[in-house]
Amino acid sequence: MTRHADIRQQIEGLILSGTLKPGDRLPSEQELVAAHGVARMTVSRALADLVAAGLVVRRRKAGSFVAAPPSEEKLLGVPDMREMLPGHSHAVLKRAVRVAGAADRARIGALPRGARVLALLVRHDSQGVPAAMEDRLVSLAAVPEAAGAEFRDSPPGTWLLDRVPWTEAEHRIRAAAADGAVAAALGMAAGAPCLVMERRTWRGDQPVTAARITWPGDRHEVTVRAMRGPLRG
Amino acid sequence: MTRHADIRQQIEGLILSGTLKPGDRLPSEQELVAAHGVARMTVSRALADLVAAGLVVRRRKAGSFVAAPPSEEKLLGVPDMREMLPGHSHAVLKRAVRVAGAADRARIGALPRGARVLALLVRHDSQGVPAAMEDRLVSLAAVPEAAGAEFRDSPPGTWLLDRVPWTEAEHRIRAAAADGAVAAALGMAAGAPCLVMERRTWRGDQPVTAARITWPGDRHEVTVRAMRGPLRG
DNA sequence: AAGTGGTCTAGACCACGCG
DNA sequence: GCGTGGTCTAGACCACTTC
Repeated sequence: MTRHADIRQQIEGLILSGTLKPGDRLPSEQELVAAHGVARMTVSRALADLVAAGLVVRRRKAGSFVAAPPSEEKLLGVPDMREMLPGHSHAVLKRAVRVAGAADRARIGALPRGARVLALLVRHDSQGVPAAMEDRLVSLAAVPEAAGAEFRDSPPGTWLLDRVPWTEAEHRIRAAAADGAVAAALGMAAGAPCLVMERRTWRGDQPVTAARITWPGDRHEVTVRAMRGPLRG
Repeated sequence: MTRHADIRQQIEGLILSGTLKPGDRLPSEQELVAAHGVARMTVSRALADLVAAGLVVRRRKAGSFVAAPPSEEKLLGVPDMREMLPGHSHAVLKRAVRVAGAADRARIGALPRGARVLALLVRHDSQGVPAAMEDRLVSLAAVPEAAGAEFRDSPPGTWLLDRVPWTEAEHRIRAAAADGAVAAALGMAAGAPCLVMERRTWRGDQPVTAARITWPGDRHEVTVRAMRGPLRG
């Protein structure tokens, strides 16, 4: 393990474990130099790597800070609900806290024995017209404060993105025929094509949330962008 | 413009313009130091950035080389046809070279006046059973050698990935009802849900290819993964 | 004004791996 | 063996931004 990698890993651990939260200030380069007994370039390299990984932002004179979690949607090129749907509003139809069962574990991933999850069913509307259904699980082990959230102002996805630093996300996308309940809720014919997105998010090895979002397929599409080339755009 | 950024941009230009091809050797650090009149750390930083961007690989004693284009599918988490479909084979149904018309430009993007494109229609089979249809345009300005390719051994997507360094890719994914021709070719009922992926790829500002791939929605799904955290995994 | 990050220098030692 | 990259040092000057 090189020295810069070691320094970097220590800071990374503090961020991913939640000890350092978004916005918290890191020690200055000088303090890190003194603490680790290395040259300033070495500390600089460790911090530069953390910046490249998106975990830290640095401002002259102000210092280095834990970065706000980036928008998952932005990174993947999948627009936010509120950008995607003009005149967006949402309604929480069901809300329950329960001990995770086998079906929940299958969706969200491995959880500790007896772990509790928050289960949500949310309808997203565009200008008052139902536009998408969201069926979500949130691990209360990863996000305890979600138990008390009511998701009145922000839908659950946005609420989570503002609070939880995630490290890995997976989207599975498929086409399916609308089943009766969804078709009725979204005002489409049963059997019409739908786009179903299943999104799972982790922080380190720990599952955070799993969401299934169903869109009328002919009304919406999903865009995914990837780039090579200059670091950070 | 900082010195390391300047050095990096020069090398990047040689790679993206195709002057340096995958596998070509770059000057050694010492040669770059002499050529640019900077300290070795500065050259090192420029090369490290190129490595982080995936454009260069470095090996001790051997030198620095232009990286092979990464698998687009791997980066986006979309499996290759040949991994996705057990017993994969393919058939080129139509193959035409033409001057790009308005419809072609709308799909692939802005092309020079009079630019020619290769248009392909390919059926992908799994164990002899039709599994997906691919409708693709390739810009012959970006990939002149495609005009002579027959795509017997490799399907066009794989063939292109092995040859063209791309810098940006966009996938648009939607659900649609199968139209009559596609339904017939894939052996599904007309109106059944399909996953339609439109993929566009650029090298710098230059469009390279546009592909529309139609899958039976109930038989296949697409996975997209994203990661934060330690640079390079 | 002062502290911070951003960059650069001119050296150095080491580990790896090709010839 | 020896050229290469990988890392590190101990300084330095500068630009920016907040105080």
